[in-house]
Amino acid sequence: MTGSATPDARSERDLETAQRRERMVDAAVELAATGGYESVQMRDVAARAEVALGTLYRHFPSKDHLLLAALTEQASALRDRMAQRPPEGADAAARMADVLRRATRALARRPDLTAALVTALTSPEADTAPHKHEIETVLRAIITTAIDGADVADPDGVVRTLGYVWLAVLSAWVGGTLDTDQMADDLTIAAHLLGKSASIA
Amino acid sequence: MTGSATPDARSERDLETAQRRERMVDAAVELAATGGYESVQMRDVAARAEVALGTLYRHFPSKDHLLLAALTEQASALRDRMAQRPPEGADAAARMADVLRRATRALARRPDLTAALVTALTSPEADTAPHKHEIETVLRAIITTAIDGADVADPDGVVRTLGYVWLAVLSAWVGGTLDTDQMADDLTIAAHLLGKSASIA
DNA sequence: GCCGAAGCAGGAACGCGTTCTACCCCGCTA
DNA sequence: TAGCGGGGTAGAACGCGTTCCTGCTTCGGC
Repeated sequence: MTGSATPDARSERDLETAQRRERMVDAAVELAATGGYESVQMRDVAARAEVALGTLYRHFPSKDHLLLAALTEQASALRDRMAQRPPEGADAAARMADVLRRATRALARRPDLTAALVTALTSPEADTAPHKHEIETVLRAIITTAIDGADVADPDGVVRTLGYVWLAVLSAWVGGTLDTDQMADDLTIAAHLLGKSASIA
Repeated sequence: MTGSATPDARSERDLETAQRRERMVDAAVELAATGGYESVQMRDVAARAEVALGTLYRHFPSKDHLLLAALTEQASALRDRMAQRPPEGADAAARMADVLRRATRALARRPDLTAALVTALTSPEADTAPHKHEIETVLRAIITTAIDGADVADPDGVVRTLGYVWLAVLSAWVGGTLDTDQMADDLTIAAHLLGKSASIA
């Protein structure tokens, strides 16, 4: 009775590594929430997740990969939360502004966490490109909910453009060149300009 | 004959430090042009400029400050070069697209240098905010030349928004999520959407 | 039962941005 | 004339991301 040969010994091991991985991401989020990007130190993440530093690097080849994994989770959660309540507004422009305002308010509620994750998103490491694409897709999906159904010309162009603005504004906010109100204002302006354009063409 | 007490001994010293400073920025640009951000190593910059590491840090409190100083020069030069020839195009949208296409083509001609400078621009260090503002002002001035004279509603909003898109697209290009053609395409789309919007309102 | 592979722990080592120490040279002022 | 402060040189030292090494345990195949 070599108990180790149970039918799902493999899945049990997989479960443990999945739990380890989750602990690492959670530890990164907790550290990021108190102090931002520079508070996420790989030795601390490993210690808090109770794994060795080498294990952390086995799962995430860099600090930015780790934070992007966290951001992927956060962005998906944000998208799902946003989907709970449909955007309000008479036209596409107003609805886009509403969606961005709500999403940004949610992000601004945990400034250090958001700053850390956005920092990772705008870091130039080329080998994180696929992860960034995935995240941008999620963010664009959030915007898309605002024009779904409305008859706009080139909805994809509008969504892409507004997505860029969102990223740049978040980046400026993280960098300290924009405060929360200016961020909201600039997003509203952009949403209205693009919405106006699209609904007319 | 204590010749050192010449009338302009002070200005002579100032000249030397100005020359030193210029050597440091030039060294940074040269290193950035071959290998990008990570090739700009502070010890190498100091060695190439023939100053001590401490001197480099006396003038520029961080690597990003140094690169932003370089970017300020480059951006001003780009603006002046762009001003030589007025943008072509029938309406504001076409002229904005033209200006961005030309500017981006110029930047793409020295990809490693541009990547290094844009990396510094999007780095989150809060104490570089004033320099970033200055640079954004220059970039916005480049866009402004395209709508100067045209009657657009909210020209400032259009310029700010398009400036954000430009930054985000450059950042994505540096990060490897966009190639040069996609960058040009997305800028053209954004310029037309925003130009259309503005000329109608 | 034995072996090689894979995953992990623990921790040293390396690279580069940044800081600190010690010293020098010069023009200024008491 | 002595001392002081600013800016410079040379180089060690520190912090943190990243890599590497050594040893241990478990598992699937022989």
